[in-house]
Amino acid sequence: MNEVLHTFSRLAPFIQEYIYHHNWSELRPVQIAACKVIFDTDAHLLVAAGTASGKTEAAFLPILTLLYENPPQTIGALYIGPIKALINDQFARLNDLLKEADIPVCHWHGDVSQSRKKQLLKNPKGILQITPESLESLLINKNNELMRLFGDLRFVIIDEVHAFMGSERGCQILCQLSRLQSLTQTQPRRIGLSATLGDYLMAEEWLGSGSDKLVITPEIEEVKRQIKLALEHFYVDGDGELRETNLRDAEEAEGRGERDGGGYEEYVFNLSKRRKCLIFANNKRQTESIIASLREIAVSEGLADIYHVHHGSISASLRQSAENAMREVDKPAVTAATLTLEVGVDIGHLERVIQLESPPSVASFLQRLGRSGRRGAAADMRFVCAEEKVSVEASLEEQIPWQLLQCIAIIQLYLEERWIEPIKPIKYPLSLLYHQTMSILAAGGEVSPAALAKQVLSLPSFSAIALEDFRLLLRYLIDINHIQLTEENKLIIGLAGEKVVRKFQFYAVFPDNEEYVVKHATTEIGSIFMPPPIGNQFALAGNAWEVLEVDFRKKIVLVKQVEGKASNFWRGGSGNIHTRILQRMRQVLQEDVEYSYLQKNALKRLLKVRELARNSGLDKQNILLLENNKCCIFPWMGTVAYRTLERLLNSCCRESLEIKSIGGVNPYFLTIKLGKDKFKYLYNEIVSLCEQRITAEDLLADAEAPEIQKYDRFIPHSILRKAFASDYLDMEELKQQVKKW
DNA sequence: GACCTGCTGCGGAATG
Repeated sequence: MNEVLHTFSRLAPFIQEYIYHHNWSELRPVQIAACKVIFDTDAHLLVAAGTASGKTEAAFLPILTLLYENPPQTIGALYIGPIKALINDQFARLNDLLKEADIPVCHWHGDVSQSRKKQLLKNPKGILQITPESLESLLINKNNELMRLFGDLRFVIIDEVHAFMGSERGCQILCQLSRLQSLTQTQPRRIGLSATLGDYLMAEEWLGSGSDKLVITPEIEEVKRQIKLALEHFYVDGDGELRETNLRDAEEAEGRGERDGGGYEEYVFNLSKRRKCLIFANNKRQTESIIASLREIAVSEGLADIYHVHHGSISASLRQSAENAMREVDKPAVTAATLTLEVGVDIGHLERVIQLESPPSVASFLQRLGRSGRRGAAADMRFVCAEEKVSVEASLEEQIPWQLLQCIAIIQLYLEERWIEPIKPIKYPLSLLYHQTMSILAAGGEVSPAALAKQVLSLPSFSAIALEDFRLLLRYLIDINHIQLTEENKLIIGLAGEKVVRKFQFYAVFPDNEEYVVKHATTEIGSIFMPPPIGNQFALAGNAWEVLEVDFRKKIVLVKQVEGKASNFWRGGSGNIHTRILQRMRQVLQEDVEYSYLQKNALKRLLKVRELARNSGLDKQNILLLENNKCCIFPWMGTVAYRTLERLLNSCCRESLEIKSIGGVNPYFLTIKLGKDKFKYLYNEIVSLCEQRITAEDLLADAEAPEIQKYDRFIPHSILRKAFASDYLDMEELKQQVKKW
């Protein structure tokens, strides 16, 4: 009997019927592979297969079969998803599949009615689809009923594992599974799903942590899909008063030739006209402005308004109507979105995806590409890079089309090597350490300090935390009254702790998006995510500011204005660009290749910048003297190593090189103003610093302890410093990269 | 100025 038939016959009758009635012509390779692992082994399963390859069904078909054959006494399978919309989607799909079966499905998140939840609590059977936050609330508030709910749990499915790995939210899931395991004394099998994993070994390690079962990642034959890519480049006008000068300079530069300013919006308009099309941008402002422009053009041409915006600050109902418009068959609709439409939620198959500027990562590129292409048709993705035209006298680093280079680098890394960024695990998730400590206390009532330490430190996410440091944390939490020591020497939640734990915001481990308000005396300048340490500078609203005072409770930063151009404060954690992307960008400048997807203007722009690179020495040197003792470092390294370099210069050579200012808004370059004649020492200084035994922790100022995650403010500073040095800086990588200079 | 995700239990009003 052939393999497909064999697998088919192994499935529960109601599933066979479902497949038959839905005219599935065959089981997909990923589904057969998943069935083999689930039916024939006792291992965990990592399903790493392309978008739209049928991963969720691959997990559920064999699991439902096993639950059907041997019904569990409690909830039998737990599905954990990153967003509510995805859970709703999966809930509808699973209900459809289970119409003829006697396995109940329950979805549980903030928008699900109390009555539904009560129903499950009364009769805990079948499948539960839930968010990490709602699961946390069950662990705390239904602590006494967990055995009744999960005592016979067999499977845990984690969807979009790449969205969890490398974040505290992912660590939280691992802690929750561990807590359930030690309570029920069972080891449910785990199934992880993802389309964009760069390193299977790392993902396997993540999925299996805290359990001793093997993780199997079946090799799955890639579904061959044709990909159509095109990349075009435009010059656009800068805004404000400089516009006219810019244009005049630009025209002179082009030798009074054709002016290629403008045309950018029209180009995007024509790409999306009368189509079902998604436009990805890298920030909210850009989604707003492109849709406003497209709508304007449509109106002037008497065409229908089919335009929507979708991002985190758009209300749920408007987002919903955008999603609905995209789902409607055979009706054109255009939605501009940020990351919000990147994960999982099924919005139907699109004719085309447009990306403004470069995607932030290869993983993101693939996720977005996967949105395009009806069954069988080629995926179609158009990149549009718009660059503000600058004067020819502008500084060298301002004349580089960084987005264009990054875009090419990301496409090439995928086409040439199928490379995707690996996701590094967090070594010291301290904010989560606080969270889980409080959660365990809130759930279980009083425990002895030793028992609490044992319980918390045995959780897989905290394997790097030293017992000594945990003691320090407990003592500190007792000091600030988050934890209280009873007369019987037991620990309970303290008065200040109650206030944190009893807030319903406690269940999420990521911070609410409240930003710090920046105030100059009584004038409000704007807001930033995290204030830099006192005495440091940052840019906002076109000016440079120095931090005078930070009120962490009221979230206010008091500043004074300073001269010059400061760097924008670097938000910790997220948004790291990998070193390989920067390296490949440099190669794009150096190599003599005309990539086939480059359109006319993009190719022209690339050839021009390659010439500039040759003439300026940028293609060979990492440090260039520009003018007036201003020099520019092109490190060609990722965000973490770049941040480390910036700190190294800041803390070790400010005096020796008479550094007046250091500025960089991105990992592409770093501009420095040096003392007179100091340029010739810069390179040697960096190299010699890299040869010394400087650790990442040496690069923190004396009183500095960056509070980045939600509960970092309750962590003793000495541990916080260690964590920042380990998870946000990388001296080793910096050394390695500098050796290549 | 990247970006994104999530949330309980209760009281009271409105409805069938």
